Amino acid sequence: MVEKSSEPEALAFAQHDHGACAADALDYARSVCAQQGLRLTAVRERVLQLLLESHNALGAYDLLEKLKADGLGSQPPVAYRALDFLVAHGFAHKIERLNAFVACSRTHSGHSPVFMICRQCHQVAEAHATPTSGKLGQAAKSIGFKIEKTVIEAEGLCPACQRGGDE
Amino acid sequence: MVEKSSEPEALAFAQHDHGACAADALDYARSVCAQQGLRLTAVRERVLQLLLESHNALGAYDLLEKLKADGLGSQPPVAYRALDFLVAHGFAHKIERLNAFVACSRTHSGHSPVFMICRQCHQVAEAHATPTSGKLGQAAKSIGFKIEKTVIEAEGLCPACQRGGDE
DNA sequence: ATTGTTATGTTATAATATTACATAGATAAA
DNA sequence: TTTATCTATGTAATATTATAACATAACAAT
Repeated sequence: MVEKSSEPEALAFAQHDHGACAADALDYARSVCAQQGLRLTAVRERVLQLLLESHNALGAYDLLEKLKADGLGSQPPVAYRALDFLVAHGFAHKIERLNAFVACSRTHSGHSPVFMICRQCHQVAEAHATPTSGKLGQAAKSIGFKIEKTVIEAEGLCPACQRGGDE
Repeated sequence: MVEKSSEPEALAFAQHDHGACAADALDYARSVCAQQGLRLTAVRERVLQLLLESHNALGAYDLLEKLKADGLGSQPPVAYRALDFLVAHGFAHKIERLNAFVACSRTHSGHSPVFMICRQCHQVAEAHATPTSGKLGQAAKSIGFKIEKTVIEAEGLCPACQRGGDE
């Protein structure tokens, strides 16, 4: 039951037209916001765009510098509020391990994201899982714990950095 | 293939003699350190003891206050260095979601820990999984990502807090 | 226009974590 | 037992991440 067996679940480490992919994702976010009556304001849109343009996770203060350069707000709450909005509505995720943020790849929806963080090049790839199945779900079920949200992050080496040497 | 089907994988939410369990774990850590030539110094032992006495995750500054009360160091590096040691040698884990630390339950060894964090009572239970199996392992394999370390944390409600109401 | 609501701007501060360097204690060698 | 070496601790300063509080502005709906 493999669907297009050559297609990996996570695209971030693969070659692709990143500008187009970011533009698509931004259009998608605009249309979702329009449909749901959410306000994708200038700051929010710019933060999402910055995240989409980067395969690396960005910290709130990284974003803040760029916002400042654009003449938008320059104080921490500006960045954190935009990030809160984006995360709350599924347009971005926080990588807890890095205290940093990535745009949602939305290659799947409705599932729990899982992240693969390359410790060498710091790129982050997103894939998806169903946490209620699997070992975590089993453990939770066996003790009667009700899962509401999961943080699943793997650290290691992406394919390119494995080839490039391990240092 | 259930082994003692009534025995959950994670003990923390269950009733048990917590003092004895903490004392056992401390003895165990002492013997491991003796065997491996690791120095379980006063600060390190005290931090481990404090973590073992608490089912909740403790922040570095929580620990620091208690160390101070004991006449041990009172500056942040004292706590962070002890925590680094304990985490490096598997006696404790960091809960990334909380920026806080728990003692290792060592009910299993050699596996990746997974944590269940109750958002209501803030207790943390540890279970174990084999991350290379399951969805994360599959996703990693499909894109050629080499996992070195995993962070798997679930947030939700423990059994007691489910019964006690959801507020 | 006015009101209510949501978002932003700004100041200040809290919470988490690290760097750097001096001192002390343990280990091992002479 | 002194010396040298290595490891751990003490301490000051600072960096990084995040939030609280409150004033102003923009938007939405009468």
